[in-house]
Amino acid sequence: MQLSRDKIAATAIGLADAHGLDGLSLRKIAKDLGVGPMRLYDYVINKSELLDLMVDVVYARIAEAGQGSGWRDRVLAIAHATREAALDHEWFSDVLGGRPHLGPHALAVGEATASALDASPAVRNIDDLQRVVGALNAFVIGAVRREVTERRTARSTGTDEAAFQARLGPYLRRMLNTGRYPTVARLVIDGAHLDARETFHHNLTTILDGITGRRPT
Amino acid sequence: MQLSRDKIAATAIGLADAHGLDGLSLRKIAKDLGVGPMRLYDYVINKSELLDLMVDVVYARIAEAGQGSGWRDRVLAIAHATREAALDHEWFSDVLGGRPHLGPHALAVGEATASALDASPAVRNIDDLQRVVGALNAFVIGAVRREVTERRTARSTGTDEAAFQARLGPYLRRMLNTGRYPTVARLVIDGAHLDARETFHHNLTTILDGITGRRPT
DNA sequence: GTATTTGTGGATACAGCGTACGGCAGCGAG
DNA sequence: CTCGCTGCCGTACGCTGTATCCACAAATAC
Repeated sequence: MQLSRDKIAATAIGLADAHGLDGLSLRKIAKDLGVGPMRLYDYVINKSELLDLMVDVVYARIAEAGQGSGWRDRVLAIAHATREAALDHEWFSDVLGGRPHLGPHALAVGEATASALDASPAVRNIDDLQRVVGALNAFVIGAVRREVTERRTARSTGTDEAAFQARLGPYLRRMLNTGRYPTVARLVIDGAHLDARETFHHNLTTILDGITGRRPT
Repeated sequence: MQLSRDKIAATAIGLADAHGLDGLSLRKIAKDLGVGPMRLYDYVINKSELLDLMVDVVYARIAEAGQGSGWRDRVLAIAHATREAALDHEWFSDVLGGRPHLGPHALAVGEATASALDASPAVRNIDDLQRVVGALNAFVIGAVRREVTERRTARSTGTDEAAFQARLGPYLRRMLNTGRYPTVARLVIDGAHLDARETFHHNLTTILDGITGRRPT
């Protein structure tokens, strides 16, 4: 089998999906491809560049989502596509916002977002645009990261209430029982498990409308 | 010198500040403390727990900031303190949002934020609170991460315009010259370098007012 | 005072990582 | 046929986190 950057990135993504970024090593990728570890360096400068490659593959998928009709729909579609991509590739959330995204597809997503927001009536000059893009991206990055982290801890402790109380309980319950964190306790105990997608959408539209000056209905 | 969890965490933070999370190893920490590497395991289960310790030390500093008069001022103070802590300890932004923050000081910060937001007139029930806390934290996490990442790349390429064009230029300029990313190009080339703190503050207040229902002035 | 137990700090060892580098095979030139 | 070069490949190095074992000191039992 002939190697290629795409093939290497694809198997790397598969391994990262299955075992996380920590479980990803050049040796395992090479073994999966049936070659010696050093062969990968014929196609990739170092592990960091391979990561950039993987990231841009995911961005390619996100870029496809930016085809809405109005600027607002396009922004929402990209944000949702980013969230869904991160849920499918949890390692993606680990690097989200943590390195410059300069691959061609990442730039395409950036262009789609920026040009869409530029069409918002509230954006009057480039300073406005810079701020609005920054605010929106910040929210998406943070929200996706939080959600993935929550999903991971939920998975590691067990989803159902009993297992949660049993595993994280001993420490967290003791902490909450000190009475020093009443509001957090209410959030943890009484807080209904809201639908994640709906919560994301709700906050996203609220923030988007806030930064683009739309009056709440 | 007698070891302790605090002392280990302190020197670990010092090393991480100087050389980043990647440059942090138990062996170097131990050498800095003048002990064998294995001694650390008498105070810490593994490296992950040490990281949690370091994170909570930073949260302790953030927690001190939550002493404003009104709920809105308290929220703003905590957000700014988080940003400043991350600028002083850039590795902090690498873990921000990437693991559950359950240390006592992290919980204290969470409690301060949640209880402050709970006092907002727009928050009527616990579902509102959950959403508002989530949205605000998401923005802060994402914004801080973005800013630290930008600072790092700026530092690695050199701050001044010429060095930037020379280092990142060859690739990025070629990309932008394709004409496929006109809006991004405008942002990169024409975009004035806004004051980072002011931009953060502007976006923060916009979002905070958006999610807490305050009408823009 | 001696013998035995206990605990503590240290060194060594192991499996795995990213990647630098030396050697070897094949091939074109003379 | 021989020489030199070019590209491929495995080995090896320095580093990581951490498990395990061992020597020695202190403390307890007789």
